[in-house]
Amino acid sequence: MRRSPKKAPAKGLGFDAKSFLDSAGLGRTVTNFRAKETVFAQGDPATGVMYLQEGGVRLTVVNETGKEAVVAILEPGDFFGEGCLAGQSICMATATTIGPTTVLVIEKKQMIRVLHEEHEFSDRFIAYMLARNIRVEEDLIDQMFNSSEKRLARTLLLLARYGTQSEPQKMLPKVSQEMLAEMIGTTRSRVNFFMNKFRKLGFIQYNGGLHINSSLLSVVLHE
Amino acid sequence: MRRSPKKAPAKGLGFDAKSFLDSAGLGRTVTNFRAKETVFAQGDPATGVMYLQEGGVRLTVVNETGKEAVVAILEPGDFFGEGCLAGQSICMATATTIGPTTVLVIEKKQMIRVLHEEHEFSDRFIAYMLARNIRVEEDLIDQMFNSSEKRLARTLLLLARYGTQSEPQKMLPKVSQEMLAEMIGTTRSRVNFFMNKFRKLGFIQYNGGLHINSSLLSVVLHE
DNA sequence: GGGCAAGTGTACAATATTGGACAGCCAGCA
DNA sequence: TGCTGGCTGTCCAATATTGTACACTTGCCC
Repeated sequence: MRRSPKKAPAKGLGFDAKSFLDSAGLGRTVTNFRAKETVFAQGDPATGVMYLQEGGVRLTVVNETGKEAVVAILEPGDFFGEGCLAGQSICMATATTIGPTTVLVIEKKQMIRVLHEEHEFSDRFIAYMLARNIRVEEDLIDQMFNSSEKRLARTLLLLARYGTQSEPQKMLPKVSQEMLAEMIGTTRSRVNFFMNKFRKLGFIQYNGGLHINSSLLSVVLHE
Repeated sequence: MRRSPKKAPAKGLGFDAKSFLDSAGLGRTVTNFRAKETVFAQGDPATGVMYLQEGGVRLTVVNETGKEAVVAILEPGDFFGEGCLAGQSICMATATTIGPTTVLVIEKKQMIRVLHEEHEFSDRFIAYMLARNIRVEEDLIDQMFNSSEKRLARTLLLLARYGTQSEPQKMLPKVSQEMLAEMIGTTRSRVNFFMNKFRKLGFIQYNGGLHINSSLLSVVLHE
């Protein structure tokens, strides 16, 4: 697979959302963020759709008691904030950058126009929504069927596959046990308990960075 | 709001998917089902997208151990089986009719063509995907944050709102505790326990059919 | 009426999970 | 150097949840 020499490619194989939006020159902005900045916060007015060009974004939600949950981890090529298209007037989640990140902000009105006028763009958006839906449903099913041990195993496996084919064995980005707990929907104690268990069984190691033995760990999922 | 005299209206206010598909005359079929029939089963080859015209459909998933979970309850105007557009070659869930049901089956190729050619249709499909995504995310968050007691309360409240504005106080369709357990992701014992608790507290009654006092029950959600 | 199937009310022991608390490790920094 | 904040390793009691069992009701069919 071909790779751009300078930046991580969007999932869409060379798809460039900006080119579809340039013609109007209005209602779209490219914004750069450093790591751990907030793109939008839960409760903010929802103004437009974001297209993640470079970097990474984490979507989180807090409940009344202040407990936090990670809803999604987004890669280049993903959209977010698309709820406004369905009439949501405020953001249901907080979007935080993971590393240095470039986001294309598309105003709602403009988004609707481009969805109509550009087939390639609307195909891509539909494809994204379909894929995202599948992922969220999988997460829901995982949550309904599986114990926290299995959910942790699944999450680690998904993280290991993060950069998929391109860089199969790269070291995982630093993820704290606290963060894992929020992704899985459990407590840090529990995550710690299972991380140690997995380590003792040789499913994972961590000297400095986290390493995952996918084939061993995936056994956990199947009982 | 205007209502068709004979049949339940699709959510899209008079939207008629069939009219967009008639021009070709190929790759679309209307199929009628009686109650509790299987539209497709988990593992079947995924051939096309379904559009629910009349009736109701329940999507369920079973895991290796045979445990079942309800992923969605669909109303007229909903699409399902759309995973094939994202490249899923087999059905990830089983679709079962709840009552007498009419389904429009749209072949994948035709679906893609119509998405391109008919703006109103693709708008509607996108709107559906957005709405569905929001709902599944809400379910996921509910599952991550809330105890089974709250999840049961939420599910009952959603059921009570089922026919929304049209028929606000109609009796709920028969739902067994077993079914509730599958929707919530817990055991029947637990559902039974909380149903009795809610009944003792006057949040629900069931003499024959189930009645829900939404304003009382919703207190459970907020602690 | 008898039998059956489905759904309900209850109970209980075995686990799983939560929610703290506390100490130790380590990197960055004044 | 010594402090500090962010993580991790460990423990534990209080709850929540599972899984299973058994008796009882009800509607339906023969």
